Amino acid sequence: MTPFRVTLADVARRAGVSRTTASFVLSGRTDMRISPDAQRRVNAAAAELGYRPNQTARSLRTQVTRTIGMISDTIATTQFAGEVIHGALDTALERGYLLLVAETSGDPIAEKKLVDEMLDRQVDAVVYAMMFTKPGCPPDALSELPVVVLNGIDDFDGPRILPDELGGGRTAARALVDAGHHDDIYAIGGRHRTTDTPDGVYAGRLRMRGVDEVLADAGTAIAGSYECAWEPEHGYEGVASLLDEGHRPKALVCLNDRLALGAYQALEERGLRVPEDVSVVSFDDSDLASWLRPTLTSVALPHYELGKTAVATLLDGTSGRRLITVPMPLRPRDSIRTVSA
Amino acid sequence: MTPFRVTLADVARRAGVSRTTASFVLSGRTDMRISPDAQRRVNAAAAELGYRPNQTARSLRTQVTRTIGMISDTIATTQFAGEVIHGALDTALERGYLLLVAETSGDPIAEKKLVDEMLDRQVDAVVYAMMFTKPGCPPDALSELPVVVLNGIDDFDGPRILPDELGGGRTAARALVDAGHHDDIYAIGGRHRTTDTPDGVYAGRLRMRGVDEVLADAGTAIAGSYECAWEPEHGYEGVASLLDEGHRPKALVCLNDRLALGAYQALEERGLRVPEDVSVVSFDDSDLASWLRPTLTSVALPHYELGKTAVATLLDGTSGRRLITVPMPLRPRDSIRTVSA
DNA sequence: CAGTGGGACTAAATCGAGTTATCTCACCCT
DNA sequence: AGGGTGAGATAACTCGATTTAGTCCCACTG
Repeated sequence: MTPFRVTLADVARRAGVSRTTASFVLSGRTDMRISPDAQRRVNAAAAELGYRPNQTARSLRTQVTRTIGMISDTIATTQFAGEVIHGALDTALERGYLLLVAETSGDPIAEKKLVDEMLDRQVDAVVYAMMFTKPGCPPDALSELPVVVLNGIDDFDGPRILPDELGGGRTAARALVDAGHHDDIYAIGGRHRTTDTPDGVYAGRLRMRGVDEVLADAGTAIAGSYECAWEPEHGYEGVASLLDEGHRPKALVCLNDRLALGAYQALEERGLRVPEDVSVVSFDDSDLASWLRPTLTSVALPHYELGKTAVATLLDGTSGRRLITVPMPLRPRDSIRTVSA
Repeated sequence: MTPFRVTLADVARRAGVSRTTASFVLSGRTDMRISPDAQRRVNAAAAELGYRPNQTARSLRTQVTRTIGMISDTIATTQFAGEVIHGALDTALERGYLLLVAETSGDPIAEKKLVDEMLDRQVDAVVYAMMFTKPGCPPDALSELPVVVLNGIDDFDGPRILPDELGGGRTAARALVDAGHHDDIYAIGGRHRTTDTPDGVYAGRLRMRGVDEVLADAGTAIAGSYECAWEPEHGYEGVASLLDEGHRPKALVCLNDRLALGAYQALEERGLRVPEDVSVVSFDDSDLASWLRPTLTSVALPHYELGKTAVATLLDGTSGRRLITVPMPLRPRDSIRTVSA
């Protein structure tokens, strides 16, 4: 494969020293005294030959591979995974680490195979990621390794990284309040109560709590909340049925951008304009948000930052049971009207 | 890290044989004669101890890591990357390979660093992927390795994998023709001629050629093509300006789903219904296609298959300058009306 | 009875680093 | 001269596998 890769022995030979000496110089160990002259010769030889240490050999000896495993349930859906990987990779690469990326598709057998393959390759640590906040724990096989859990809401004896959904909810509501909205604010999607999730999903519960808090502080409250799953069709149905029932919303809090897409469709159909008639604020800041007309003000899921934080947490070696939340910033666009007092 | 991982020596000791014998049995080599009894003992010992070979040690000796590097320019955008990685990973894992995934962000310095890190880890092969069809070649440093290029249109001395855009164009047009459409068929987006790409992009040229061929066969032709970039706003502008100029399209070929989103917006604004007044067919089959109302018939980019094919091509060792095209299947939905003859 | 030929294993080298223990000087001191 | 010291370098071991090159024993042969 790599027919003529330069080895440490080559460098040593060219510098006229032993492999040991070359190793000491190149790994910058100061506890062994090497003459300045020898150091210069070794460094020169390494540079001339373009020497790079064979990481495989080094790993065998040191038990460190400078490789992190990234296991997720799904990497396909939305841009979530892409940005998470991006953030994780940037942070890893900065420190000379690479990422073994894999997904389980939610299949425990696939997961076992995959975890075994990673352990065989001696990954130094693992990011165990879920593509949206939900229950889930890393398998026992990983218990000997540093692991952070991304987006997992189950208890876990190590660092867990989550978007600050509560703060995000507050941010969304504050965007409306700051624009002068007070009454007739409706929520579309709500906590995501379905037959599978009677209490709502984690993100739904916290976002709604944040919204409620801020509205309460402003001396008002949600005028109504349409509870449904979070796909475009449900946003459409939700808004359509609100309007049919005679409600006249001035502002909508859509619990994600796909719901907002559906909401736009329903509003358009009834001749209501965004934001002149109805302001809309949403969550996720997916690509959709900038594609809609008018563009959609959305509270971003900090995908990139989540990935970054996950890897940084692993590499900084700070372990222990901890919850790290990452802020969800507002991306202001054109879907909120400023209401004159 | 892994305090008590079982080693080959442990297995050999328990089976009462030498490491050599254990190695022969476990790697299933028949050229060395091992008694059935010894074989049974070794296999039993390995099973009892849960032995798994240390891939790092094995790699050092054999120069094979069973790890493939996947380098792309961008993994963040759209679901492209996710599905490509998914397909690549499934195929890799089937054969006991894993994927080192990384992206360059188009930055040659990041690319160099990344390629070096991969070479240091002795990846067996590399998938060099571009997230949409465009020029680009793998760096020289990879020349000693098996490499396939995904989505690259530049010449390259090895396998190249591309979606069958020409066939895709034909498929889109045939969907309209088969539904009874004949006249007043317009293209939105066209070849994607912009100041950067005066001749249009690869996908645009081939898709349009496919469309033209099928319409010609059907004894007709495109009534007009609006040339623009391929974002939603351009789709909106394109359709809006066609209508303003007095055109009355019966069907639109949108060169991707985002353009179709814009087209929907413009049609809706003018009170034109999809598909009653205007049929729409599109390309990419992104998530958008199923979110729109009505759902959008689209010719899919075979992301998963592209990833699968890339890895399969690498692992089957079939090299040499070749072009492999992957079919783009039609995903029929509700945006095409059947026109009665 | 020495010689030969396989069957069934194993000792030792190897991959390319990192690490420990040792060795060789030159120099100083008494 | 002999002994201690320490700077500067190296031989040899280690990581956990694979692989080469033998070894040992026994049956069989001429």
